[in-house]
Amino acid sequence: MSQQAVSTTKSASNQRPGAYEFRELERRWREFWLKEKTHRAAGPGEPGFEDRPKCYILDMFPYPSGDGLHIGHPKGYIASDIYNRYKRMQGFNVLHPMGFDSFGLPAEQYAIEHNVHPAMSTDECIERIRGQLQFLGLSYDWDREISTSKEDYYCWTQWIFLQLFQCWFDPEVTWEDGAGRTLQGRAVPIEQLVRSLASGERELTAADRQVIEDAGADATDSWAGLNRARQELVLNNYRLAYQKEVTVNWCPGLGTVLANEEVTAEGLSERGNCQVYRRPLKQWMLRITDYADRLLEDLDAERLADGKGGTFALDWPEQIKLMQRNWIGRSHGANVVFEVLDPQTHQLKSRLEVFTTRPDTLFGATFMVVAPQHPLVTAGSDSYAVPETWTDSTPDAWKGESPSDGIREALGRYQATAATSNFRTADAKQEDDKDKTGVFSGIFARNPVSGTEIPVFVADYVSMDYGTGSIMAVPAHDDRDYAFASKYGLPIMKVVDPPASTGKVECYTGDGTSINSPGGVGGDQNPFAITDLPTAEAKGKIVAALEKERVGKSAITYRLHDWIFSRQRYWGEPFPLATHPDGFSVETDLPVLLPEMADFQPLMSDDPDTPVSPPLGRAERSWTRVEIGGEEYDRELNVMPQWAGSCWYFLRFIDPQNDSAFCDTTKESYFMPVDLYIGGAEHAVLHLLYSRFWHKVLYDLGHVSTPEPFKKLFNQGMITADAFTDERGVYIDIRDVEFDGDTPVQRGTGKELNRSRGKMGKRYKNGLPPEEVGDEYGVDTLRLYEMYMGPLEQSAPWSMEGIRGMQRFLQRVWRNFITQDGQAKVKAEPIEDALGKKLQRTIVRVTDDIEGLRFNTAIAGLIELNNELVGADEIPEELARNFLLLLSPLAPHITEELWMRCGFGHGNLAYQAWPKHDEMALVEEMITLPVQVNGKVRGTVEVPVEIEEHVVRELVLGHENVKRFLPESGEVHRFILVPGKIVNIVV
RNA sequence: GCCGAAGUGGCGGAAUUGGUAGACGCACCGGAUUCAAAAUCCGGCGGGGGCAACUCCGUGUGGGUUCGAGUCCCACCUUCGGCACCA
Repeated sequence: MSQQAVSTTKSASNQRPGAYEFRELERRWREFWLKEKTHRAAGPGEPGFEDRPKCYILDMFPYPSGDGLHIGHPKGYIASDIYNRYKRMQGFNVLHPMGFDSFGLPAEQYAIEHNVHPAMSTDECIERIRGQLQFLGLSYDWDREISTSKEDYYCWTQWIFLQLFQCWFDPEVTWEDGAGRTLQGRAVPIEQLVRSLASGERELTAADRQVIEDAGADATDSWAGLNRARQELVLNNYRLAYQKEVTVNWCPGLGTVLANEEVTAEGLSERGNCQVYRRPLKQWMLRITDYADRLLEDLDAERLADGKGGTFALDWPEQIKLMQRNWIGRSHGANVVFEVLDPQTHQLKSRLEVFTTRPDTLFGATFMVVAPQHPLVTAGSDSYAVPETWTDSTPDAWKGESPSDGIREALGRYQATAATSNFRTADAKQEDDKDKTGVFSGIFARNPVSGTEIPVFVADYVSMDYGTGSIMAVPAHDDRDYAFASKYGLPIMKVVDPPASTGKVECYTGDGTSINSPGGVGGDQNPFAITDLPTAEAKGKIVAALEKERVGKSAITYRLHDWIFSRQRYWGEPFPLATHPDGFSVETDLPVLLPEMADFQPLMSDDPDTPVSPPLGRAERSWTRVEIGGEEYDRELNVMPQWAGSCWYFLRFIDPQNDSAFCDTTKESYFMPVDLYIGGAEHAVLHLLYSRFWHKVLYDLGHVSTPEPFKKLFNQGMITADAFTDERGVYIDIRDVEFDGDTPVQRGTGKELNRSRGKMGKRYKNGLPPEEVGDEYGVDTLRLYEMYMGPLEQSAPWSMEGIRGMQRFLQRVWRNFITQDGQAKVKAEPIEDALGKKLQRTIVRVTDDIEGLRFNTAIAGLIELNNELVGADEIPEELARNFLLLLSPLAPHITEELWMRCGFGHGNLAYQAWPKHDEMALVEEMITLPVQVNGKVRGTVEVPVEIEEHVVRELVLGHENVKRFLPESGEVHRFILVPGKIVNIVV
């Protein structure tokens, strides 16, 4: 009689056997799946392994921050769960694991804020989140659960780090990979390098000697003549994991340095929004730039080895590929050497190298600019070339803010200002071009192709981080140079003629034809002559000439920098390294356990000049000192960044218990690559780039079988939510918000509230825990609703109204299958023809939709079919079976229950249970064609698919829908039949 | 500024390679059932005109290609995402 109990009463009774008691039923199946380990996967060599086609479906694993999950989080997990269940039903051996990214900033910040030890808080958070995931009926193989902060996991993270430490990227190696591709450059053991240096087969390069000289020692000619410390200095310059003094992103608020990828454009930490400062520090680095080309090229490579003799290509959203391409930022151009002249004598004093992508505009270079940190203008550096006084002819505008200053003072002042504003604020960015500042350095350089003497400026629009930290300025063809030249009255010389179609522009930055450069019809003997050549040709010719004259060479520059890999925090993987009293680092035995420390807090402050002091420095001496080969070493006190563990976790899932290797090679080559990887787009240039890099190193060293880890990547959209604030700006819990028409008001007080749109989150008080929604509406309902809200990749706002529609759908499914007395309505009888066709169409539609992760339209198809069944006294068994199978990945609990109640057994959990539409008579013999008369659609006609044209003509012209639009005589001028598309009649 | 994606009812969104736009859901309206409500079931639901059969207009704006355009091409407007002095 009453359905009220179902939706509002918490303890559902057993009085009415026919009611859809979702709470009891969902709990029962949830427990059944866990107890029976229904979703266990077996790899090669494991009990129950069958050599069926595999499918590896992976979610980006969560970090355990203690607020638990809200209903926005599981969107991607539900999607992968549906895909997992679907693939299993199709007979695939599916690996679908879950774990926790428990080391790193997020977990540690949570612990600090709640004043607990991270080891404690992460365990508690993991418990809670695991419970939430299980509540949602997600079909993970929990036997494979991992956690990156557990010793048996991070000892292998350390092991992989040592692989990076003990190898280098040899750019000279040409090799063939598993797919028969010829690759240039490869990671090889550092030991090989040591051997060839020791045997004399390879000699120390100028760069090698430079390293030793930079350290203040004399370089000898041979490797054997160097002591251990100096040999290690040379090797450090090769290793993929190396130490270097670099300008880092120092974040005193978090007490640590951060990678470029972890700092926003505003100069705030991606995690916690703390101010970040630039500061030189000696850090561990990973040489990701060596892999820049391969990371770029493999995004679009057509043949990547799959480790099983086949190949694959990345199936990633174009958006993410693009972000990675931009982040790597490869640009082709040339390095050109300018002579720096003594301002008095005009004789050669030193050289200044610039990078340019437009060598064809060299003749238009009318001045140069170096970054404020450039050695040429850094007092005390070897190449310091700033004269003591301004020349008489120097305009005041070139002398900086106060023209009365001496030249060195003016420069120093400018450099000091530049140093404090490394990061531009959002406001400053608006102004961009207008706001160019700079100071003349007093230095002149000679343009190598024209011989002209040009002034060298210091300006902060040139950054030391990119290229050579200095540029040749071509104001006629570069917007920034143009703005600078306009401000300081520098000459502007056009050297590229735009194509005729281009309107008049003062500063043309595109391609065209070279002009005002030597050469052309008149011609002269300048070796750099390029006049009249189109841009591409001009570039080629002038670069060749530069190389011939030894004043430049073709060059490629990357935006990508090496990965700053150390953090001054506690909650991370300790480096398995120790430092010898002579300063070099060696590897230590594994594992290096994180020492238990009550006082784990990093030194956090607002002062950018705080001393850097990693918490591990406060560990007991027994930990910080280690004896190796009879000598005492200091342990490395930094820890790895939060990304280290997630760089390879997908490999550990394949073989999580292995204590003799990070992953068994047979199992690895069976399950890799990951077939479907679902997660948010926020990791585009962080985790997704870092893990590709590690994977390539492991591939080069022969530890994994595929050059790329993730075949198909899918970014699910967020679930957004409205947040409400009262007049004080305090967030009001959405459960206390009511609507007066469209106006949000506070429950109880009736006060009007402000509405804002955005992310769901604890601090906005607009997130609901999945348990709360699941308990009120049912987990199946919640799952269906989240998938129905729109395309998976799109963000969509949560609303409590829509979810009732999904609950109604499931209740209607239930009533279609079960009578009020609790009897199954299923009968062994043939399906009525029209319904049979509808079923077949639905099978095709739902299969295609799930395969393409279009769950919203799949659900729409099922609702449509289910609506056909409403009111029927009984349902044909074949229809019932297929309908439940189609619904079961999406709403697993209710379908399991109905499957049992209909007497079908545990069928929908079995392999090869998915309806096979390819074996059915899918091709409809009849096709519906729209018919146009005189350009207007007048109806549709059903005609057989394969039939002679004249028969169609007769059928169409004789059809009721068409006949009445034809003239009395029935005469037609033209009859056009587009097979399978449309009939067009002109009368 | 540069690069990319997208603009469809009151709302979320459907619409194979160009082929009857608005599937499905929400909200809303009418009816049945009920003492009443909830729930359920039946029906309606882009706009204008018509008693009706029907008809005209409709997928951000303006052009174009085509028998036929939400879909393809050109220009513009708007929104969102990414990058941002990258030489």
